[in-house]
Amino acid sequence: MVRKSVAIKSVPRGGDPGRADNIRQIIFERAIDLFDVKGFRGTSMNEIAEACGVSKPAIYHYFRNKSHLLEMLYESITAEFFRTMEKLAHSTGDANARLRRLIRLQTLHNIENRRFLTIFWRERHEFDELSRTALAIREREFEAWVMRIIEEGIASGEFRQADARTAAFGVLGLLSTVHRWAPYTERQPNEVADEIADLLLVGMTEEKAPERRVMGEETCDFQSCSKEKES
Amino acid sequence: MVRKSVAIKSVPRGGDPGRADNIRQIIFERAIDLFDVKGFRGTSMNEIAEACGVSKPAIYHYFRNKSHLLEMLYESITAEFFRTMEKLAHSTGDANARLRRLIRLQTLHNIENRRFLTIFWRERHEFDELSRTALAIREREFEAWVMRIIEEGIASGEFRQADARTAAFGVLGLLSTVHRWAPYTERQPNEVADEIADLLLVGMTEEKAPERRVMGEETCDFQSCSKEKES
DNA sequence: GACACCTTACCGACCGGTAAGTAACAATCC
DNA sequence: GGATTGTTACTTACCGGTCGGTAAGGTGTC
Repeated sequence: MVRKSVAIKSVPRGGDPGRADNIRQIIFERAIDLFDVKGFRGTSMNEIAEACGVSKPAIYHYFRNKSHLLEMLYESITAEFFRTMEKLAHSTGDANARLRRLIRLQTLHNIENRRFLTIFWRERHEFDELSRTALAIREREFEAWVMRIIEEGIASGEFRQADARTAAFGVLGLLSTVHRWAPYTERQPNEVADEIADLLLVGMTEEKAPERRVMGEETCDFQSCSKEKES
Repeated sequence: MVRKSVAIKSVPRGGDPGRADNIRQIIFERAIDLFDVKGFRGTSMNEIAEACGVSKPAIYHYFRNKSHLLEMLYESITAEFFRTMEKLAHSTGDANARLRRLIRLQTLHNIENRRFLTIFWRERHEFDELSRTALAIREREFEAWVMRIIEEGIASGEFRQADARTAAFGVLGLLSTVHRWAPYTERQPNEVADEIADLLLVGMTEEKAPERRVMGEETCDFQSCSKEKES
């Protein structure tokens, strides 16, 4: 019951236009902080209210319901995503250049929005049906796009022979984890982006077939592994 | 109140030793299925009970509490993890060979246990303090290990010059997403493992410095991105 | 007085978990 | 071999607590 921190000054009311948006933003940020630590379900509206220094119904003045907070996060992320897509859409050049641009942009985008993305990836299943479907469609499109670039690169001889789908999944998979470990690098975002781009692009550019059978025994070892594990 | 499916036959009781373990396993699997779709917090004990065709207290006969179900998943995964580590520990050869072995094993492991891993990555924060700490320590060790292999490879000239930490994070990051997209590949686990290993290892092996500045305008473009976004 | 902004007080639903009792069978006793 | 006892494996009924959300009203500004 004891208000620990009075974060939102309730003094200047009507006079300040834009104040409402400001408070909305503050509540949203505090909610995100809590979701980050305790998860969406694990955070109660009371906790959010307490963190903001207001009563619970005050939050309902700014948000329809609890999910509304998550929707705002969703919109915030997809807006960013579209901005990134926009930049990429105007990308020209060979497959290598386009893919590098994509990897760099995504890396930077993921570092910048890492607080949101942690929650986004964890709480995806909490989105409503509509958002989830829209999300899935957009993701399939994005995957297909990346795959197409890789296929073009292979066709033009820029990239070595490889399974384009697996490569695309690999690239996007790696990129989707950047937000997790980026805080633990002392490197600047730009450097990280370059390192990642190098890692992935060089991995596809190399001409000579990779030496797979370096270790002899292994290839057999795993035949069983993919079907059933032995004790 | 209507039992939809009577999954657990309650007829043969005392006579069958090992039956209890069997039922435990069944309850666990159903719980996992529900956690997968609705999340840990989003799944109630009643729902699990209903899915098993038993009453809620029946579950408490086999599990201490709800978290116990998560603990079982945690143990199941870490047991697998240790088995993989065991195999890797005996690995010999140059950095390239050892890293390939690691990537292959992890990929196969992640494909095999993908149902568990989805939940594992999502519900990590639901583990108790002790498990979380233990997990964090083990992960830091694993990261350090991978980084060391990469550093060795760079020192010996097998790998090109690169930031070993970023590379390690990248490798492990990519591997940790395999479970997510593996179901959407028509390739066999072994093939996927090879593709991923090729992608990552070739990306580190290439001798010549990667051509970073292909796109001119971009490098400046991102300076602002890492600090603050412009409208 | 209309409105924005916020409060206290409260609601029904549902949660994880438990108390108490019971059916089924095994082992033991006579 | 029939009654007794103990154990396992559940059941119904219920508990305290918390959840998301709301009703109703107060207060300051225009």
